[in-house]
Amino acid sequence: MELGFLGNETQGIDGKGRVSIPADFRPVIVAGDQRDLKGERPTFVLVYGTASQNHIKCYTLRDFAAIKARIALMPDGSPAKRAATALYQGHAQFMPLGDDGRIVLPAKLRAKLGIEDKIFFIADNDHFKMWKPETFEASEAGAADAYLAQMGPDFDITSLMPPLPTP
Amino acid sequence: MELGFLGNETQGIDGKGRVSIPADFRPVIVAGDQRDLKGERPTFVLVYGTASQNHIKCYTLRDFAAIKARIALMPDGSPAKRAATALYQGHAQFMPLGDDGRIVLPAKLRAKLGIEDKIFFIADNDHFKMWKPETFEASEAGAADAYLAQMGPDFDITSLMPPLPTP
DNA sequence: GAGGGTTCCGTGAATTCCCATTGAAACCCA
DNA sequence: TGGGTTTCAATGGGAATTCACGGAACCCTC
Repeated sequence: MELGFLGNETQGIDGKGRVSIPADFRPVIVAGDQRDLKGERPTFVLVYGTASQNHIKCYTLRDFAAIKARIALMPDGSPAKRAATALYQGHAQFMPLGDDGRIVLPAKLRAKLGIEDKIFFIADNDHFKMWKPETFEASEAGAADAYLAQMGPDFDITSLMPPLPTP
Repeated sequence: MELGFLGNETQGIDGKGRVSIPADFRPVIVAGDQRDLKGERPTFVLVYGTASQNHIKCYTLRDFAAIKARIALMPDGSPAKRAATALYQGHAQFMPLGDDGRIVLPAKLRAKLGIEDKIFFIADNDHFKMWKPETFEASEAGAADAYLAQMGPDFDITSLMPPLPTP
């Protein structure tokens, strides 16, 4: 059973753009790189997207391959396929994970997110995201909280989760 | 036949944040981790949620996987799915159970619940919850009791339970 | 040889691991 | 039923490891 990404963490960034990947995420990244790593470092994929994207999505190699395969199934020439390709292939890059658990976040990407010395990691579905902490607070943290607040204190979100089909 | 979580318990927390998981809950946690544990410790999941959540929900790996599968069935992009994902993936973490039946509750989570040296465990449906004892007393303990008191001493709640469909 | 990027090594703090102690509950046997 | 024994749960302390982070050395390019 694969455990996947779970949780969130804020990490520091030094002057060279070095960031420690949250320790809990590292084994998932390593397990998701199924090449024989002969001296090579385990690698994952940063999807930073086009200008309007205000965060970076990070996929293991395995899950990124699945995304590519799904894009391939989209109707050729459709605007959606073009956009998906632009996002996930044209505006993405490989990222090796250093022995000490750090990556170097290129200056271009730091500038894109407006990051100075802190970066926020949060698990999401089959990947995790990197945010400028303030951006996350403003756009995401508030949204979930507002939704829950609106539903009242006794609301249980599991009541909205469909039951699993009985096998 | 699985026995599941049952009962409640108050435990102490020491200076390092270590807490003994109620002995009755441990076998359920172990049984719910269906990986081959080669030296790994049995693990479960803490769902601590966003700021407004005042307790922590604890799922076995198996039941957590079921939750994830149910979230996956929710309509993509809906506010409910976003909230569910934020709660159950973005604000959760894996927790290994030590050989001596203890976990380390991170300082962040102790602070979130306002816990100092005691923590209250109580079984609930497919999981169990951890509360600051005073918070539980104030917000939960009274509610069930008030309902039952209001229904009178001769009320039998099983009368409100639908019969099982005949298979 | 200047600059940027990369690799290597060092350090303090926090976390994890391991062993020990206490106390209560369960068990056993007369 | 009583008393003694064994087991298990809860908790504590210190050693060893990991983590986050910083700086120096190295290398490649221009």
